[in-house]
Amino acid sequence: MNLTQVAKQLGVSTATVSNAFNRPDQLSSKLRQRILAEAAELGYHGPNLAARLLRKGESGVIGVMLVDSLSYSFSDPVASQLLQGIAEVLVENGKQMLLLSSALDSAEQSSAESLPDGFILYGALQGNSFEQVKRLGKPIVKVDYQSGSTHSVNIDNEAAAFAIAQHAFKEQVQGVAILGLRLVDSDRVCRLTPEDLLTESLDVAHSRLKGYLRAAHEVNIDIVSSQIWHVPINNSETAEVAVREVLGLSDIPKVILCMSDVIALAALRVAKELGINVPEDMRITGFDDMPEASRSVPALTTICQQSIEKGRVAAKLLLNTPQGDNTVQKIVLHTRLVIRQSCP
Amino acid sequence: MNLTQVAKQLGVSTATVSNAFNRPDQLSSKLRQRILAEAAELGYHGPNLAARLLRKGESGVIGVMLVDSLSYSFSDPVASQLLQGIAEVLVENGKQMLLLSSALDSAEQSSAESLPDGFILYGALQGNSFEQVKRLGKPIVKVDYQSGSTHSVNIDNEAAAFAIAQHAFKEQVQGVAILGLRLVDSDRVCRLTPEDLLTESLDVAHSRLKGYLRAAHEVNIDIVSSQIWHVPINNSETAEVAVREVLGLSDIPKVILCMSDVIALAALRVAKELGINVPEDMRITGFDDMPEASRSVPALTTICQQSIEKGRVAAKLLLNTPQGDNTVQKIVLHTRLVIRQSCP
DNA sequence: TTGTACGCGTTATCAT
DNA sequence: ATGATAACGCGTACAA
Repeated sequence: MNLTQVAKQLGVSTATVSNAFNRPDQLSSKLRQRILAEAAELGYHGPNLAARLLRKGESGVIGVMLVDSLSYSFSDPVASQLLQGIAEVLVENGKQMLLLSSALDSAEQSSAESLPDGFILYGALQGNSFEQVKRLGKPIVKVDYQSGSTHSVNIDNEAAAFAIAQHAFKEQVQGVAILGLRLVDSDRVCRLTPEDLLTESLDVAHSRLKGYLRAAHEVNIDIVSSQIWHVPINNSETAEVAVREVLGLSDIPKVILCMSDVIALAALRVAKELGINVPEDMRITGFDDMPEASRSVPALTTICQQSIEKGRVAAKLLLNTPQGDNTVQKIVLHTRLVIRQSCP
Repeated sequence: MNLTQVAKQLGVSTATVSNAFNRPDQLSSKLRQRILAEAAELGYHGPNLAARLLRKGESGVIGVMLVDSLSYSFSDPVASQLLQGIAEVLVENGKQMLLLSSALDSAEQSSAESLPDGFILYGALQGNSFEQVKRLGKPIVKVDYQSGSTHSVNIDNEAAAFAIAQHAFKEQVQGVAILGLRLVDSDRVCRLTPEDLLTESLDVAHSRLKGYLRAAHEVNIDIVSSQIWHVPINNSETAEVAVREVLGLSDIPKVILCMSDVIALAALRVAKELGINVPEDMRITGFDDMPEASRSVPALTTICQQSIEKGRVAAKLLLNTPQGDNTVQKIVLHTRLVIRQSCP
């Protein structure tokens, strides 16, 4: 069933049927009602998207491209919250959501890239994915990654990390461990090497590390690379491996700064298991403020980064950007230090 | 940049360029290499999806239609896991994922429905959403809802609920409460009325309720409607409201059967807060076996329903179904009673 | 191995 | 208020 068929059946022109669906003001409402009703009767539920897109160059679909595999993103609470915020705004505006994985074969994905009216890019896209998308000339909003000439929505990771570390360092500190998320390019839990500290990078993990280190420096705490762990994946299992390594040291740290709540919650669990009292014997901080953080015992001191709101803001920004707009907006969302029992 | 332009620039025909992308065997690999390289050079990243779809009637996109709002689905752990499994298989097969919300305006969504090559439907779709999708004649797989003539992937909710209730009733029981998920059509926490128990329904919640009641009946426990609560949304906040209502009774139950882990975990937290010992004073069971269930203290006795696997199976089933296939497969996945400390 | 020409379903423009 | 028609970009049968 297509528009032409419907027109033929009803004895009107295709233009009229099209208008019945898209431009109600172009025909009498009586005819419109009749067309809509009879079309439904015939099993025609509206214009074909492909044809409409071909003609109009607009699909009503927004592409959300995730650096990590889609599958992983659904399991990561921060990514899930971001998607939640994005979905909320898109649905409100009658847009559909196409999920793209930058991990996909570039041949496979390139064709799908032509579909969306605009893109939200999450994380630091590797390789040429970004260039490919950019070349389409459609509006783009980047989330959690600074970049040249596109809109972006970020938080100030360095400042937030500084704030929480400064808070953690208020009391006397005898040993510090940092559990970093994706600091180096390895899929295993490992400590950093001195060289790893030299790399300048704009990504989330390095910005947070910089904030931690600056806070340490301010109170004359020396943190060397062997006190910093790399956690490759933000899930409980991987985090636990890292935490056990840290808490298995002969000299366990008094403060653990974690770059995500998932890691911090793992630390809380393992500490409890080993009979280490938090916060008396060890203070633990997280990052993100995911829902679980306030429900753990002890509740987690962390940085609230409003991931849902970040998604909403990104989606709104995208929808408010017309095709040929050249202005660039760089939005930096507020973060908030949330002090709870794990590091009072 | 389009195929025609590229052809003109390279001095070859459009057919040749098209073949370079779609049918490598139709031209010399040398020419193909040149075309691919130069096309990329010109900023052409492959055939336009809309045009290709219009021509071929195939988009490489799979539509996933969720009963609840998209936004809610991302926050629900079970839905997230399902999506995770679906995404995994789709990406493996080079398919893109279009998220559709059945809550969307039917006018808005109808156009998007023409895009996907097939659909995965999650939950009991209300109204005519299902009919609309079905009429497109594209392959459909339903998840978590029994239905007539389409493929489906389910678990045996009645049997699983029976199994866990039977286990919970092994020890002497003096009081039982059931915390049900979406048993009636209300967006408030409330108890059921006697009439509510009369409605026969195939949906997930009622199947589970039936299983619970059958197990109770077998050991001569009487459960009346006032012992059954309706929880409208599967999140911690709502669950907590219901749990507080239950635990605020003068005569608190000895067994709480929860239709989701989210609810059960809330029960665990509130019980701890009120100084009720689990499992000594009260036994609590969940449903789903989400990751958090094994990490809570005490760990949760629950039904493992392998949501991720369910997603994988659904996606594979869909991808293996050719367009005009008339056979119907009804897959029922195994569930497993996982006995942990909350109800040993 | 390569080129030509038509049609996929829709919408915008113009004419009636 | 409604109808006729030319694109939109591509894939493929068929001709060369």
